[in-house]
Amino acid sequence: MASAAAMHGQRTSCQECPLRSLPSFREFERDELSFISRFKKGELLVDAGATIFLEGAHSAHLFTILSGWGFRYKTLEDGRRQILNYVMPGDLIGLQGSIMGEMQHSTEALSPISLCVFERAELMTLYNSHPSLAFDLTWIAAREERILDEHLLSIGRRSAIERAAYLIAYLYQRASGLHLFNGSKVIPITQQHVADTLGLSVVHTNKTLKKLAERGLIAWQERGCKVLDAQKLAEVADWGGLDSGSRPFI
Amino acid sequence: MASAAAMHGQRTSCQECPLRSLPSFREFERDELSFISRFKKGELLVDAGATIFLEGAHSAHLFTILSGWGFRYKTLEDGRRQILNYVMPGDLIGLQGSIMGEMQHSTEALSPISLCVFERAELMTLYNSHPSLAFDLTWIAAREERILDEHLLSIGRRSAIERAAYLIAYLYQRASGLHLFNGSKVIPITQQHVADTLGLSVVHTNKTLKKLAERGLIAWQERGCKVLDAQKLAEVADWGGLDSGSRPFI
DNA sequence: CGTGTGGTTGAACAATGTCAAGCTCTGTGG
DNA sequence: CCACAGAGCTTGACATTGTTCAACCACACG
Repeated sequence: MASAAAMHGQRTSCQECPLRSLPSFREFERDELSFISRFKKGELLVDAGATIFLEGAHSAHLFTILSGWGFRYKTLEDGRRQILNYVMPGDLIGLQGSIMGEMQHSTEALSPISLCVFERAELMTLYNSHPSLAFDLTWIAAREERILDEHLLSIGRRSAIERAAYLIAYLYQRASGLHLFNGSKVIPITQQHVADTLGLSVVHTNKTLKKLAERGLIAWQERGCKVLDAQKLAEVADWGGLDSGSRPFI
Repeated sequence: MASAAAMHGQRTSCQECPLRSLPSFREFERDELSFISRFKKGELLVDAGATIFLEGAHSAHLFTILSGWGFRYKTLEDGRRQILNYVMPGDLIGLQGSIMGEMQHSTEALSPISLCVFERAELMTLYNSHPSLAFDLTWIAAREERILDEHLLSIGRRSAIERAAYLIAYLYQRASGLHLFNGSKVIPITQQHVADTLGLSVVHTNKTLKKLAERGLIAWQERGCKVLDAQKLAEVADWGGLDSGSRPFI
C-alpha cells in the first residue's frame, strides 16, 4: 500500500480557500475566518490508496479535505470490510477520534488528497472562543449521522439494485454540489468499493451494475462509474436526495 | 396507535436526577447543572407504542430520555422499515432536527417513557454561555455516529446469526450500564423489532433467534429477549463492546 | 512482453425471503 | 364465564437472492 505523505507549511490561505466560493457552503464572519486561519496548522498531501487514519489510532490531528476523494471503513477480524461513508472536499475527518479518544474506523484516500491540518489540542479553544463554530461542529456531526441513517436504511431494506442506484445517486449529488466533475460525471471507485459499501459480493455487485447499465442509467468505465441519469437512479432507489441548503464547514 | 402524552410542569429536579448517580455518566460542574435546570422546561410522559417524533416534522423541542425504552426508524414509500438505533435513559433525542431543521426519522416508544423537555430556541444560548456543554453536545452526536458505524458494519457484513448476537449483546450492554434490568435481563422488544433492526424478515429472524436459544445464549419470553450469556454473544458477533469510560449527557 | 489489478461470466450452492397455516397467549365484549 | 379477535411466535415448503468458486479477459504499467 503506497502511503507517501508530504506535510508542508506552504498553504492556501483560508481567505482564498477555494471551497468558500461553492454555494454548498455557508459564509464565514470575519472573526470566524481569522480564527480558522490560526487554527489551521498546514497542509498535508497523500497519495491515492494511502491510509489517513487507522482504526485504533490516537491522532493528534484532525483534517478538512481540501481536494480529492476518500472513504471511511471498518473491518471484522476475518477481513470482511464495510465502507461506512465517502469523504469529499469540505468534510471534516477525525472529529470522532478527537472528541472521544481512539479512532474506531479507518480512512483511506481514493485519489490524491490534500488536507488542512488542525490540532486536536486546540479544539477546546474553539469551543471557548467561538460558539458559532462550536455549533457548526455539532452540525457537521449531526449531518454525518443523518447520512448514516440513510445508508442504514439502504443496506437494511433496499434490494441490491436499489442500493446500487442509491449509492451512485448519492455520490453523484454530493460531488456535483462540490463541482468535482469537470463535465466527466465519473465517480472514481472500483466495483470492489461499491460491493463493500452495499454489503454485497463483488460478483453480485458486477451483475447488479450491469443491470443499471442496461437500463441506461450508468456506464462503467476505466476506474469509475459514469453517471448517465441521476434523476432516475434516485427514483429507482426511492431516495429523496440530500438536504439542499448551504452547510457549515471548517 | 395509542399516542396519549401528558405534559406536566411537575418534575424531578436536575439536582436529584436519578441518572446522575449512574457510573456511565460524567459529573456536572455546579454552574452546568444550574444552567441545565433552567434549560429544562418540564417533563413529558408517553405511552408504549406512542410516536415521539415523526419523520418530516419540525419540532420546537428536544428531549432527554429519563426512563423507558424506544427506537428511531426510517421507512421507504412501500412500508419497508429500518430501525436505526434504540434510545434509553440519558439519550438526547431530536438534536438532528433541532440543528438542521426537519426530522428525517421517526422515534417511537417501546415502553412507557418519561422525557425531560428542552426548547430548541434556547440551544444557541447553551453554545454561547457554556462551551463545555456545547462540547458535550458534539460528543453526544459523535457517539451516535460511532454506534451507527458499528450497526452499518453489522448489517453490511455480518451473517444473520452474528447480527442477531451483536444486537442483543449491544442492547444488553447499554441497558446494563444504566441499571435497566432488575435482575430480569429481559430486553422488551418483539421479533419484528429485531427483524427490522437487522434487515431480515421476521421468519428468518425467528429461525436465527432459535439457533441462539439452542446454543443457550438467549431465551425468548413473553414480549422480550432474556439474555443468558452476553459474553458469548459478543464473541459470536466478533464485537469488542461499547466504550467503557463515562460519557456526558444533558 | 510478463504481471497485476479490475472487470465479466457461468454453474453450483448457501442464505434468506415469501407464503401459508397453525399455535398460544391476552384482552374484550356479550 | 365464554367466545372471539388480534398480536406475536413457530413451522414447513418453496422461490428468490446472493455467494463462492473458477475461469477468462482486457488493459495499464514496469
